[in-house]
Amino acid sequence: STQASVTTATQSPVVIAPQPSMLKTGATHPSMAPINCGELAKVGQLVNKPQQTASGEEGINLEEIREFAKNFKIRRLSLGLTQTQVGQALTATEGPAYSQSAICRFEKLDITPKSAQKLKPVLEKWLAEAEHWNQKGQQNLMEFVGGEPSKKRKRRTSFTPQAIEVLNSYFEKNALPTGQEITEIARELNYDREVVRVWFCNRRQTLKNTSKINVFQV
Amino acid sequence: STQASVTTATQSPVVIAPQPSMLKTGATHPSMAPINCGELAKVGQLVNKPQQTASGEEGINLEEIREFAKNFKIRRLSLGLTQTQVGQALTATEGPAYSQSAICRFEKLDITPKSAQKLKPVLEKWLAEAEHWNQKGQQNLMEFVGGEPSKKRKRRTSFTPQAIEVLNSYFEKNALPTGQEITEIARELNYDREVVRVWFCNRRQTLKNTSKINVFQV
DNA sequence: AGCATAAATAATAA
DNA sequence: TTATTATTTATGCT
Repeated sequence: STQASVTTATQSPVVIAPQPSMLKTGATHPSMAPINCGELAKVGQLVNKPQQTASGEEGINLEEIREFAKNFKIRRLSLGLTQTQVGQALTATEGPAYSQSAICRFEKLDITPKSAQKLKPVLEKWLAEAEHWNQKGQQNLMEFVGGEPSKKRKRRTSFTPQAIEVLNSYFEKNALPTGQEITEIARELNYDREVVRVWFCNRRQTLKNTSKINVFQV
Repeated sequence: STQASVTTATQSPVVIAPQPSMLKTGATHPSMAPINCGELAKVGQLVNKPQQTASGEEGINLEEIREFAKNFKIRRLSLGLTQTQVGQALTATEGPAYSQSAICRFEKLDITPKSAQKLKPVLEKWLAEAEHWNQKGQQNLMEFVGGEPSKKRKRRTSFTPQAIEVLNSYFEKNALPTGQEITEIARELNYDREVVRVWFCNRRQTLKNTSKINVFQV
């Protein structure tokens, strides 16, 4: 799948600078990806290389895992759940804890066959149950997931021009302030700390985007 | 720019049963939203208030629109498309232009019934077509989505023998130059940076194909 | 009606 | 895993 290809491409040392245009086409070749980089090979790399399957993976149906991963994502989205929610819910209910990253990596098959094999039934069971609750109404699903039923998106903050000026002056001096510094800036401007933190994140993004354009223009 | 990126997830004819889902879209409580804010009421606000429907909206099936909006989102995600991609594709193909914001607002029903009524068939038609192309392979879908059919393939670059010699000498020293180095080489040879980057990609590919060994092991 | 950008989510690095 | 970046979605403005 494209998903798998993308992962592979990104991990492959062959790729210089992951150019979005390259990624989106799915034109990269999974076969290009070396699986012997001193790490364990991932499902996404192995699934297209049945011949090279190393010892110890005979019992694992990689194709089945890939199918499930693909399906899992769609079903998760159909339920309107985020990777974070799934991870947190699993952590709450089951033995092992799963982070958002873990779910992300499973969906992208950026995971060893052994781990995938272990995780798959857990996800399968949980998802089926979530769908079951969802049938009875979204409220039940949210309870099952453990989220606050009506967690609303935060209202978009408007910064005053004065505040933006101050923020920019700080940004010029240091685009990556420490947590301590963020706290102080937030206090000075009398804004929420989190809001200030996000402002710096987005500001970095913007700068990066614009400067990238400039680079291409050169 | 980098809009149409990695998340080209999960293709394949996986049909999603239109289940009572709770995408974020539907998760908010429309009934809680006040209608009278001095603005025109939105579909999401009206759909649960059939009694209060104002004049001029008799001919519009709000429930149907809500169903479609919900479904549209799921189908869009199943195709692995972003709102941005949809908006851009629609803009490219049809008469009126649609921004990412427009798609977002349609999915959230944050749109007047009249606008929704107008947009719905457009989206319906486009999505069906997109799914059709997807059936034939993700590549077709991406062409359809990104598709300026008029956009011509870049003309194949001819390197002079001298340039190739220089490139090869660089390649021998370092098969995987950094972005900075590529830029410098391109400037020295007076070729397009992208062309040089691709040359290195292709050169590595060639080497790999012929040598069968992984030269790029870190 | 849509740009600019804040907020949220997904992906990657550490 | 946690921390951060990259990408997508949502929304205040006008």
